[in-house]
Amino acid sequence: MKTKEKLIDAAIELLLQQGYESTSVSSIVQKANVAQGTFYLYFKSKYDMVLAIANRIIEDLLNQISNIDYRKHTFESFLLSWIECVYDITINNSHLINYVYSKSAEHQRFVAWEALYEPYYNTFSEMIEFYQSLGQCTELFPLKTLAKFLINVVEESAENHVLFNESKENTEDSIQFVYKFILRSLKIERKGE
Amino acid sequence: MKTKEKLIDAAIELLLQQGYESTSVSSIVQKANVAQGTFYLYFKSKYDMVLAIANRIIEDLLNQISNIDYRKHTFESFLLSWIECVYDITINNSHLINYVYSKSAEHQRFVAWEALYEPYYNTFSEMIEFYQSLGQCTELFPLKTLAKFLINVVEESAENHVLFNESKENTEDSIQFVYKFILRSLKIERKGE
Amino acid sequence: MKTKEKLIDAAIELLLQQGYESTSVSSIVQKANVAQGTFYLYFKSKYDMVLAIANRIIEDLLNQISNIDYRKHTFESFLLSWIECVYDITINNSHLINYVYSKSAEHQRFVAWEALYEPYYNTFSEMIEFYQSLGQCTELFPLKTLAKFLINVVEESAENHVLFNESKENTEDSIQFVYKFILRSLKIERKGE
Amino acid sequence: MKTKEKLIDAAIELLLQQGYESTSVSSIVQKANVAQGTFYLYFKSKYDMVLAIANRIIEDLLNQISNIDYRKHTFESFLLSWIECVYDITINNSHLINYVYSKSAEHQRFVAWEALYEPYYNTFSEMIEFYQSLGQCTELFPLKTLAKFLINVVEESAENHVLFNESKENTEDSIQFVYKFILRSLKIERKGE
DNA sequence: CATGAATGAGGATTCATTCAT
DNA sequence: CATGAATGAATCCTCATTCAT
Repeated sequence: MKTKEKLIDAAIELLLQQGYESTSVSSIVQKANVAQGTFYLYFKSKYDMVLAIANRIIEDLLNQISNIDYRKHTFESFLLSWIECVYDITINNSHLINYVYSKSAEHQRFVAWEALYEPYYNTFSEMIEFYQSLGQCTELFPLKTLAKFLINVVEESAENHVLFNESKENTEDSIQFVYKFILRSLKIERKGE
Repeated sequence: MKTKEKLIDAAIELLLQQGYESTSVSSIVQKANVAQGTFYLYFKSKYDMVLAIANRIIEDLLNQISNIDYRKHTFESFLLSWIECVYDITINNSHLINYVYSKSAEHQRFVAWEALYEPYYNTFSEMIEFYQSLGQCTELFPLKTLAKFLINVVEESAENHVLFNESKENTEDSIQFVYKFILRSLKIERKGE
Repeated sequence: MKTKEKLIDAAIELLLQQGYESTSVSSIVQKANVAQGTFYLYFKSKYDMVLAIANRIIEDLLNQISNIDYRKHTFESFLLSWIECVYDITINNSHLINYVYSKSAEHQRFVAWEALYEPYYNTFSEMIEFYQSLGQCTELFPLKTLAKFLINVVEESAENHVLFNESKENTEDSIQFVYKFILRSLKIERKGE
Repeated sequence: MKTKEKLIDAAIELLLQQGYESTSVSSIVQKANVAQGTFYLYFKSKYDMVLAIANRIIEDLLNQISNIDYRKHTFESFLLSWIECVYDITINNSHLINYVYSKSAEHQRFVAWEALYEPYYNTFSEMIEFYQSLGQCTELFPLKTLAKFLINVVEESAENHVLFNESKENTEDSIQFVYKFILRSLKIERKGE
């Protein structure tokens, strides 16, 4: 479906630049070079489209995360890979996630949003659990809470890095910072360390 | 200035309920019981008002933070007090901060926003530094980055707690979680611990 | 022509439920399970279709009216049969007539509408004339005017009965009312009555 | 309120020409020479405006009807005066009533509509009752039903006269027709008539 | 005959802002 | 200081109609 792709691409670009409210349907169709009405051939509403995009992004995200073959990693290297992955996705497209997310101020929407994230939370929970069973990650925190928290922290960091960073600081530093911070909190202290 | 206060109070209430875009100037003046035009006697624009409000909130926030007499605390008890303070503020009014913040999607506005937060970052940095000099907090992380990160993490947690919490989990648990997580990362490990 | 029938059936159903303006071509084709463009294979325009439908309904109507073998009736029993017939048709489908009719607000369209009704007027005129010649119906009124008036009055009554009746009043009462009212006006008074 | 009047006048004129759906708010404000937004200063919505207009018309109508000093009339002369009055109003402005009316296809709206008419029904019922008590009008029909029916019949006749009449027939004829028709039905037959 | 994607003008409505009083 | 009527551009969305396949 060529047209739908054109619309989504245009929408993402504009959403990234201006956020949800400031991005008009009319600007989207203009950028996509299709007629106004065409938009509604593919999306029930403006918000519906954002949800569709969010969906796609989260799917991507989940795919990439799932690709990390965590069985081959130590917890430390897994953590770093994951953070890098989140930064990568965020930088490339999905600080859109944050726009959409923050826009969904009404409760209803939050619910829809959480539903979208649920599989991610679950997959990530399993991964952490795996390392806990290996004795590489502390079991001090409730699993699901921890998963949500970590996902949120890393996304926020990546987000802030993208938004505020005026190339004063490079991405690698930011990643290292979060990585170290989280790792210190989660690793099992061994005697004599 | 009685009128200005009435406007700000009305605006905060509405902003809290509905977010930025959904809060019209007309609804603000209606709630404040003044004429439409009066709004522009006190604020250059709608956004200008949001900035004014944000200012007030951050001042409040800074006041409360400053009230923590950190010299009398250990790092651990300071950290807990601070987190509790942030949760308190967030719960009471300032998930408004988040609305405003998330609304400020355009770059220009972020700059204004960061400027507002700067004093907070600085004060908080000093506090951390104090505990570093006492040997109670790791010096592993760049000070300012750490300060920003912590502020962000705790605000986000408080925010999410407010937004998603459907009374399944109580506030104290959420605070304890963040507290422990951060503490594990920042404390200096002593031999034999 | 199977497709055309499907379209007309779908259209009638929707027109009945929602009136003219609220019934979109798109909803018609959807209900008829044909493609959007197909509609225009059978009708020049949306209005053209309404005219076609109106035509069909009026034909039905005329058929039913014609079925009343007025030669076998007295004027009184004919009148009652006719009114019952109009109520029946109105209740079953043709308050559609009213939708279409009321929609045709522009003058041009009224003309088309009147043309459609013309045969009905004529047939009905003949029937009245028959009873006039039998001395059962007054000749006080101009024939055609009377025919139009009666048709209009009874249709309106049936229509109102359908629209406003909240089952407070039953159909039979409404029919009896109109019947008596008209009859009193049209019957020839005999001496000593 | 000059502006509101301008809007109402423009609206009535357009409504009369084109009906409800075809009359856009934009065409109204254009004709009234005010800005688009101004419309919503005076009316909550397009439909709200129609209701406001209808209200005004029905008030007018009721006023004029009430002005007929029925105590000074015989039933016959009252009936004629009333019919003339309805024709006058219809011709001058209120076949608008019919547009609005026919537009209100949804049940909710009918209810609102009936509420508007209620005082008219009541006043008219009282008038008829008066003549019944004088023995000038038959008591054969339920009072309220009769009132509604008569109002409807005369309005419809006036309406049709305005809409279809292409000056072939003059108004007086139409009035006389309805008058005679109704009178024959309602008058008390006296012996030897 | 049939499709259905594409069109684009037009719809109602909202809202930040201005300005004469 | 304060008013509030007026503005008009901008918003999302609908829909009858066309046309290449």
